Amino acid sequence: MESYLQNLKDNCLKITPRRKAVIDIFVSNGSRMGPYDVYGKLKKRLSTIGLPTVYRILSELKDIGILVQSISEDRQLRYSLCTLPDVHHHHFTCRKCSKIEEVEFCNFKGVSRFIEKKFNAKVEAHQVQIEGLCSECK
Amino acid sequence: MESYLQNLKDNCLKITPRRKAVIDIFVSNGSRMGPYDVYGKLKKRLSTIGLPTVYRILSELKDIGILVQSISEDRQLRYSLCTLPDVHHHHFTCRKCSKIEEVEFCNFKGVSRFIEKKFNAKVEAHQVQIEGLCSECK
DNA sequence: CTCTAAATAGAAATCATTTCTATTTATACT
DNA sequence: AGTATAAATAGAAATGATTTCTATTTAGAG
Ligand SMILES: [Mn+2]
Ligand SMILES: [Mn+2]
Ligand SMILES: [Zn+2]
Ligand SMILES: [Zn+2]
Repeated sequence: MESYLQNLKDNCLKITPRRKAVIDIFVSNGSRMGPYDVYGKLKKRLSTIGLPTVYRILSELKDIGILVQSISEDRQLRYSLCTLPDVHHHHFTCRKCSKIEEVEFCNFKGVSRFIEKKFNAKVEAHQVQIEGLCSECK
Repeated sequence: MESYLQNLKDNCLKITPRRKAVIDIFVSNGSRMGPYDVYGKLKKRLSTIGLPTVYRILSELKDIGILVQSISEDRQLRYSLCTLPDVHHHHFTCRKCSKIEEVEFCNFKGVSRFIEKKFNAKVEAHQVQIEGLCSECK
């Protein structure tokens, strides 16, 4: 938790009750949540909290690498804690409980080479979404 | 083109000028387009065309495997022609011209095994978005 | 040609997300 | 500790992509 607050400071973002609460919700929950989910949990802790504030905080936490943003099946915003912001990796999401696991294994280079050779193209980025059932849910 | 129309018939969808025009736009263009892009092109060919009609046709063509749906950087709907609806494969999108290449190479099994072993989970699906520059644009 | 279910246009609704603005607050500096 | 100030926030409002609704038109079967 301390390192998250330091990250905020390093990025000139003030340490506010709302920001601390959002981080804490992700830390103690460990799953993938949308702005409205987070909003619901925040309302239980704080006297007042606006939905635009939640959207803004989530976006800021994404910008400084604390959260990763993804898009749900129904094309809405989702966020989850990312503990490896500087390492290339992907995320496995449980379809039942939305728990996230960080996947530090990536063998995309093979695909990349295939594409660059076959189409004479330049591969610049890849994004992988992996879904299934976690050990608890399967 | 004939096979696309047969596909419509096979799925009890009538062959209408609007549907033919949408298919033709994708066939003659070969890139990734959103509903509004398609709408713009349709307006040049047809006297009247409604945007909801475009959304509906694109969704239907996706359902019967003629198009694949994806989500753009700014979280909007995009569609592109898919000539391999029955084969597992991915798509490479050119960041400059939106051209799509079908990538029939997938080595995801390695990642899948890694996850299932490390997290004792069950991997059920994976989705890969590959971006870069095509041979023309690089 | 006639009939009927499917398709369409256009208007309206939906709803996640963003913008705006007045007020409050964290924090750097006395 | 007290003050100043830019940053953060609440709440209301706007936005805009997408969907729904409904009266009208049309494709295709018989
Ligand atoms: Mn991560
Ligand atoms: Mn394809
Ligand atoms: Zn990777
Ligand atoms: Zn694959």
